[in-house]
Amino acid sequence: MLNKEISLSGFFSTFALQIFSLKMIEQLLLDTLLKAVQDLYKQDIPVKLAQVQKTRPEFEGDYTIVVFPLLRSSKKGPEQTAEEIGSFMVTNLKEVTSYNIIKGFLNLSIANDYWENFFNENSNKIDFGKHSHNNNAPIVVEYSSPNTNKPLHLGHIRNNLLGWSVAQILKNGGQQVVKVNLVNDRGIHICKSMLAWKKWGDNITPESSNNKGDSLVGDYYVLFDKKNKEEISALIADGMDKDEAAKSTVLLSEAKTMLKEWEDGKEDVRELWSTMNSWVYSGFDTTYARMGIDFDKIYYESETYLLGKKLVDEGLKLEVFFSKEDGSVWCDLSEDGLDEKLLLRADGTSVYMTQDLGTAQLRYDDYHPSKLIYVVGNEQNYHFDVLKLILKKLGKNWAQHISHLNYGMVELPHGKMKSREGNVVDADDLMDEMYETARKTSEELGKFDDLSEAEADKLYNMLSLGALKYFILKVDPKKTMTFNPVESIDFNGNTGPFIQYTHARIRSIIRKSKEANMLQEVIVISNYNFEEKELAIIKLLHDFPVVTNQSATMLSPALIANYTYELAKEYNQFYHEVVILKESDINKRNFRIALSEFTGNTIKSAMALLGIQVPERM
RNA sequence: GGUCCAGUAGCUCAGCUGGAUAGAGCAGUAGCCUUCUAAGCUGCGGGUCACAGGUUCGAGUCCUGUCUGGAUCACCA
Repeated sequence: MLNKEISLSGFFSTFALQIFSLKMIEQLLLDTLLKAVQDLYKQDIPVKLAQVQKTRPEFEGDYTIVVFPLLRSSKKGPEQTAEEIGSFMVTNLKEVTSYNIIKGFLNLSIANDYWENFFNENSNKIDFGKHSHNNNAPIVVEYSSPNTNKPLHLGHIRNNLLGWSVAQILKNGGQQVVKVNLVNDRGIHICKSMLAWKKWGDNITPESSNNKGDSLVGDYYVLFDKKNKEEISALIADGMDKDEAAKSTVLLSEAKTMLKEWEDGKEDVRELWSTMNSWVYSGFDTTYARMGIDFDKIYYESETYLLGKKLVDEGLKLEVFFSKEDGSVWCDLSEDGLDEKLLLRADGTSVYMTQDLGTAQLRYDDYHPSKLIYVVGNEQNYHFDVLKLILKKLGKNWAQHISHLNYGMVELPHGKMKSREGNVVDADDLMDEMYETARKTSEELGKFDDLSEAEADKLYNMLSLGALKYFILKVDPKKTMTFNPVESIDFNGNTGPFIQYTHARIRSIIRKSKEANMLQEVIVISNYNFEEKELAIIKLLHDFPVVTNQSATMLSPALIANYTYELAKEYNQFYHEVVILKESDINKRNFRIALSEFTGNTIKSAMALLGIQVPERM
């Protein structure tokens, strides 16, 4: 039962699929197919057996019906069944013009004027691909959730980009969304960096060291670990057992004392804490702003852990929790196949779970959300299973609305990153490097000699972030991904800059067409003789609303990323195969300009869902 | 050891609820800039979809087992 994906299908089915004024062709084909089976074979078949899919490009046709599952109903061979259904479809659906049969596959061709109508009705819609508002209670999406003892790294980048993009995709799906950050600003790990700074920091500050606040504090966290390890080694050298030594260092006990003092509100500890945290926040703000990540609400654990403790008291009264002799508080989950879980330490200080209980409660009280999505790495699957279980035991029915969007780790070629050991890819460093690559690449191509410094800077930022974000988001969130810092991120092929380039290319066409006063009014086509590539683009554009809908259901920006790549690639082929501005037939020329603009706008909307901006030129 | 996740081309990844001859990019290689941006386009080479069984008209996709890798089972968060 545990660690199962939480099904969102029930909830998200309320997302309407009625996007166009004309009914989606897939649905139409499906309905007619069911009717065909009913008329021809007097049977109602389960929808599952009615398979309508896109025709593979090597065959003629637009949509394919797989007839094998229907043979049981028809009691005839595949060829004959396909023949009968094909004939029924052509007679009963004006959108279907012809069919062909290959083995058990019935390929249907869709009428030109269906595609023409689609184009005519949507090419000028600014909100093409956007779904209408629903009235569901808001969805709270939590992401980022940094600790204030170290700067953001590559793992946070995936988290931030995913969370932000998912929120955007849900909004685009018509949902009200609240973006939330939970800052882990207290706890033993924070005390470690505080202690190290106090001991060896010599009153250094971000200003005095000219170091970014989060980076400075992170250095002391690493220093603590280093000194602590030295102490452990010394203890082992004195003959102490390894595990025993790890628990017995003076440094660790000092950190523990500091945590207790913090919870007791000791003034100098609190003061040092807020000073160092404020350094970190200003560092985070810079990084978030650069990444283009923002939040509607920020929670601090220092403000929610007390509520967590209150819930622990509640649980004790309800007797779903129990105390041990040393005073620590636990929840027994053995009935659910899990162990006992600690909720309060013997000294009364709270742990991760305590805080998360409090935060969940607070968030529920604040928003009464229809869904609480936690964007957290899959290494914490167990934690979230336990969190839900405990909330349920406390009688919180809303716990069922919690879902954990568990994404995979970002691994380096040599394995996992560990902050304490310093082999992390720092978020700021990575963005700096990407920026440098963008600048160098652009300068080599020598296209922007006329741009001002500020304009060039803006462009390099856009391109480097586009490359980084696309690189991360194109991968299925659930999958562990590998990042090789040495090879760095590409700017050619299936990349952000490739798509950005395509957009810039389109904008160039549009600019030129405007300068020449070519296209004055809205284009309406009819009885148009499509080029193959023109139709291919229209069909892809036709898919966009389906893709945005699906990515909202599956909480997967990767679907949008891959779709956008396909669209850009298709456009580039079109661009090379046909002339646009120099086309002598005015109708064709105008249509191609309009199709270009439609494509450009869709690329822009799609990339916006990934948090990637697209340039007018590059 | 228990539980969970993954294994597709040299590398990084697609492959939706099982459907036709498994797709892209990078890297390799051969071409295309006196027509709209070459960060582009067109070829070629590259695969026992970890392995073995099973279910099915049909399996990369579902089931079982094995192998390999990762995560987790903390008085860390």
